[in-house]
Amino acid sequence: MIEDVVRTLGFLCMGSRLRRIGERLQADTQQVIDEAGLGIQAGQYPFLAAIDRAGPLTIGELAQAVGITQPGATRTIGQLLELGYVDMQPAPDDQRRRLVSLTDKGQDLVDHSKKVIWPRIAAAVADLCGDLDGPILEQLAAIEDGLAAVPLARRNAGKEENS
Amino acid sequence: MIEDVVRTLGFLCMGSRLRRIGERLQADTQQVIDEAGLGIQAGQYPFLAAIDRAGPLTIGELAQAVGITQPGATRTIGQLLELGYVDMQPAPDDQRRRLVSLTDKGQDLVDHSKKVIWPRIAAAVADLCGDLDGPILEQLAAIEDGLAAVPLARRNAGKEENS
DNA sequence: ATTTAATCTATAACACGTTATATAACACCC
DNA sequence: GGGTGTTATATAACGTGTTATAGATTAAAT
Repeated sequence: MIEDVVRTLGFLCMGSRLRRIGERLQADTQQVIDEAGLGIQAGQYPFLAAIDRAGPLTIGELAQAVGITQPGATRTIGQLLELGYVDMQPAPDDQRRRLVSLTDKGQDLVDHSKKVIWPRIAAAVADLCGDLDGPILEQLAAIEDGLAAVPLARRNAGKEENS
Repeated sequence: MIEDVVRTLGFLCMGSRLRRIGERLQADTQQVIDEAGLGIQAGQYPFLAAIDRAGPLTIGELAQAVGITQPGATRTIGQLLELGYVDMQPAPDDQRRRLVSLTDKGQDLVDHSKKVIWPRIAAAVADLCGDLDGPILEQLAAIEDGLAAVPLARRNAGKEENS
């Protein structure tokens, strides 16, 4: 039996570990989506949800809403365009900005997902995480906020102020 | 101000969120490594640490130890070979297996990292996460174990046993 | 002993994130 | 009003994970 070093090393490999768990979770989520016969990738959902919640958004706003960089948003929106779930047109007042909106097909997908798929996924993840001592979502929020406030490289934990 | 949908959607986007935080953490960790003048990627460390802890390991064992797939391990070991931190030779009893061991240079890097870099990173991450209510590392372990025991797709949270 | 199946590593093709940079449109200033 | 800087999106190149599959070696079976 080989030791799981990432787990053993604890805080040292926290980044690798979070990513690894996230990838696993997302792969499992994808399986739920596939079993439901939806033709969409798990990573595309947040984009649709963002537009559903806030109305048409630009590429830049979508990137911000989903928390990735602009080129990543451009690519994913390109896929959703191909799939016919969203539509894109230049903003009337500023030709640089492209407003991305849901098509009827996209809205249908969102509506259906909200009823059938999303609750199921959220319930399954809650079932997985919900009973843990600390409310994990708040802890993640605290970590994100903490990183934004003071990046890791500036945290010396009061140990060595490197002379 | 654009809403962070991944955060807003909570458990539904837990996978995306963990991955996102992990990527951020690892990028910050990389910065610490770079500032120390080490010529290595954060993601390569677990491989060196695994060999340091357990002695020479095969590609498959390394993949298992680090928690990624075998092709990923093959690639990373290829990089570490190029960098001269590890050595690889066929196992004497089984020509299919390749035993990966630390070179002197690799051992030096590990020894130095153990003294200087790893404690600093671990302390910084602990500073970031340590004060949270629940011990986050144990919660992550519980999530990993939970996923391994019952995959997400089989967790219906007792709601609908799909007739 | 030769064929067949299983195991281990390597390679190819892809997914999806990143950084760096090019291009187009707007905003400002002289 | 034409140059200059800024902003928004697109594209290129790369990093690192994945799945699928090929190749080589070992183990098993007839």
